[in-house]
Amino acid sequence: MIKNAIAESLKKVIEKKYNLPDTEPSVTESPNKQFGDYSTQIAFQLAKILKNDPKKIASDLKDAIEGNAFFEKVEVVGGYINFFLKNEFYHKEIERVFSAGEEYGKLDNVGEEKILVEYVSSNPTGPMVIVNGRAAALGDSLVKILNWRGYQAISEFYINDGGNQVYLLGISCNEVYKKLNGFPYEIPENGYHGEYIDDFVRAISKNTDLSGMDDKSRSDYLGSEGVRYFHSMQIESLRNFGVEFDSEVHEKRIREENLPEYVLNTLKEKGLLYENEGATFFKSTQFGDDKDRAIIKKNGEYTYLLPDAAYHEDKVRRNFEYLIDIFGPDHHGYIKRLKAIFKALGHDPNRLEILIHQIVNLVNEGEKIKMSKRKGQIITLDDLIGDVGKDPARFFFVMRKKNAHLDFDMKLAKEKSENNPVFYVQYAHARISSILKFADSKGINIDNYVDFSLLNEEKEIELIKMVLMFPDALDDVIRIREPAILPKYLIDLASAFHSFYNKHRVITENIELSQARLALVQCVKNTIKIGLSLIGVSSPEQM
RNA sequence: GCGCCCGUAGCUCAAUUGGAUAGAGCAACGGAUUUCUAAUCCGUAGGUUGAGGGUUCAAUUCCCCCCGGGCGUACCA
Repeated sequence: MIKNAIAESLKKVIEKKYNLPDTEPSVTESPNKQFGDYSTQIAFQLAKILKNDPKKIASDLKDAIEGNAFFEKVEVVGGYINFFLKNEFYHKEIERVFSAGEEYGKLDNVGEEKILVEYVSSNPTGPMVIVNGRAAALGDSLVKILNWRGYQAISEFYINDGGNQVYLLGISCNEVYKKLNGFPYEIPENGYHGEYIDDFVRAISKNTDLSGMDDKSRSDYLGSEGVRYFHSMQIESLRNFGVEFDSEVHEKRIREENLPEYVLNTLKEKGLLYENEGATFFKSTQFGDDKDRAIIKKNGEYTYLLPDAAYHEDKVRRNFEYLIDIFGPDHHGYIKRLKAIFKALGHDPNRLEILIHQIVNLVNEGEKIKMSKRKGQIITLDDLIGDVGKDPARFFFVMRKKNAHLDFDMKLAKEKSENNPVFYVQYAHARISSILKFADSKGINIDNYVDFSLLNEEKEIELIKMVLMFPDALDDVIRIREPAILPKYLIDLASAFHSFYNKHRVITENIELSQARLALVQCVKNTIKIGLSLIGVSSPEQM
C-alpha cells in the first residue's frame, strides 16, 4: 500500500508535467538501504517516450514530488529515483494496522466480477493422492486470498460421475467381488486395480447382499455406489486437510440438462464438426490447437472433452465472469483444446485461465520415494497428513512456485526445529503470545493510548516495514497467481521479528516504550495469524 | 519427432515477471543466553545464473540454437 501511494503521486506528477495520463509507474522496494526505502525506474521508460535523458527526467520528477510530507528525502541516482521515508510515516501506518487488528489487509468489494476457481476435481474412483494435495492447497489458498482482498471468488469441485470411468469402476469392482468370493475373475487392463477397490467391495458387501445380482446389475450398482463412496472419501480427506469447497458440480447433472447436446448443436451450426471413421471431430485447429479432437467416439460415447466443455458452458451460465481452472501436470496438453472449444462456443478465451502446477516427489533422507499406481504402491493424502501433520503439509505444498517440481522432504516436514519453516513461523507467533502473557502479568496493557512515535530503532523500523508489506504480498499472489509468495513473506516477517526480539526487550521499566513495542509485536502476531490462515495453517499460542 | 515446464552457491530454493552490487535457509566455520520461549539471533565463507549467440540504456528474466532433466503427445480422464 506504500508502493501504491508513491506510485499514485508519481502518476499525478507525470500526468501534469508531461501530459501522459496512462503511465503506470512501478514502485519497488529498494534492493539496498543506500538506495532508500522505495525506488522507481520510471524515468527510463519515460526517456524512450520523451526522447530525453533519463537522469534529467528523474531529477525533474524529483523536484515535483519532493514536497510530500512523508519523504525524508528523495534522491536521483543514475536514472533511478529513490525515496527515503520519514519514521513518522511508518508510525502512522503501523497505527492503522494496529487498529485493524485481525482484519488487517482485508478489503471489501474491489470488484463486482464473480470468479470461479475449480481445482482438484479428481475422478471419484479412488482415494486422494499426494499431487491432489498440492492442487488443493494451491486452490484453497488462492481463493482465500482473493476473498480477503475483496474479490468475489468461489471454489468448486467437479465430479466426473457420468462417463465411462463409472462403468469401468463398476466392472472392476464386480471382478474384485468375484475374486473375494473365490470365483474366476479378470480385471480389465484399463480398469482400476488398487487395493482400495478391494476395501470398498468388502465394505459394501457387509451391508448389501450382492450375491443375488447378475453381473450387469452388480456392476451398475457397484459403479454408482463406488462413485459415491470414493467421492465422500475424497471430500473427507480434503476436509482433514482444511480444504472445503463452496460448490460441487456433478457431470451427471450436466448430462441430464443436455448441455453436451447444446455444445454439439452449437458447434454443428457453426460448421465446426466433421465425421471421421465413425467418430465425430471438433475442428479445434481453427482455434489454435495442434490437431482436431474427437468429441464423440466410434461407439457413440462422448470423450472427456465434450461434457467438460458443457461444464464450462454451465459455469458461464451461472454468471461467473472469470474462470480459473487449476490442473495437474498431466493435463497440460489439454489446455489448448479446452480453450479452443470455449472460444468456439462464443466465449472470450481471456475469461478462462488455466493454471498448471507441477509434480510432487516425496523425499525421505535424501531418497525419492517411488510410487506406482499399478503395483498398488500409492501413498495417499491421508497417509501424508497422518505422517507429517496438516500444517507442514499445507505449508510445503504452497511454499514452492507452482511451476517448479516440488521435492517434499518428509523428514524435514516432521522436524520440530529451526530448519522447518513452518515451525519457524509458528514459533514467532507463539513467542509473541508468550510476551503478551508476560506483559499482562506485569499489568501492562495496550487497550488505550499507544505512542508509536517511540519506535525509532533500526530493528523496529525494519519490523514495521515488513508488517506493512503484507497487503503487497497478497496482491502479488493475486497478480501473478502465485500463492508461494505468501509463505515466503511469512518466513521473512518471522525472521524480522526474531531479529528484533534478540536485539530489544519488549517489556522494560519504560512503560510507554513497552506499550509501543507490545503493540508492534501484536501487529506482527495478527499478521502471522492471518497469513497462516490464508494458507490453511494454524497459529498455536504456545509450542 | 512435436508441445509444455524446469536448469541459479555442495544441497533446497529466492530474485518484486526487464532494473541498481544475483539473495535466503541447510550443511561448514566462529560467536551470542543471570533476560518476555536458544524451536532464536549475529558473523565468516561459498557464483562464468547449463553452453553459445541475439534484442535492450539495462537480461537469471525476452528471442534463437544447442546440452541435460521432467511431463505430455488417445476415439483415457
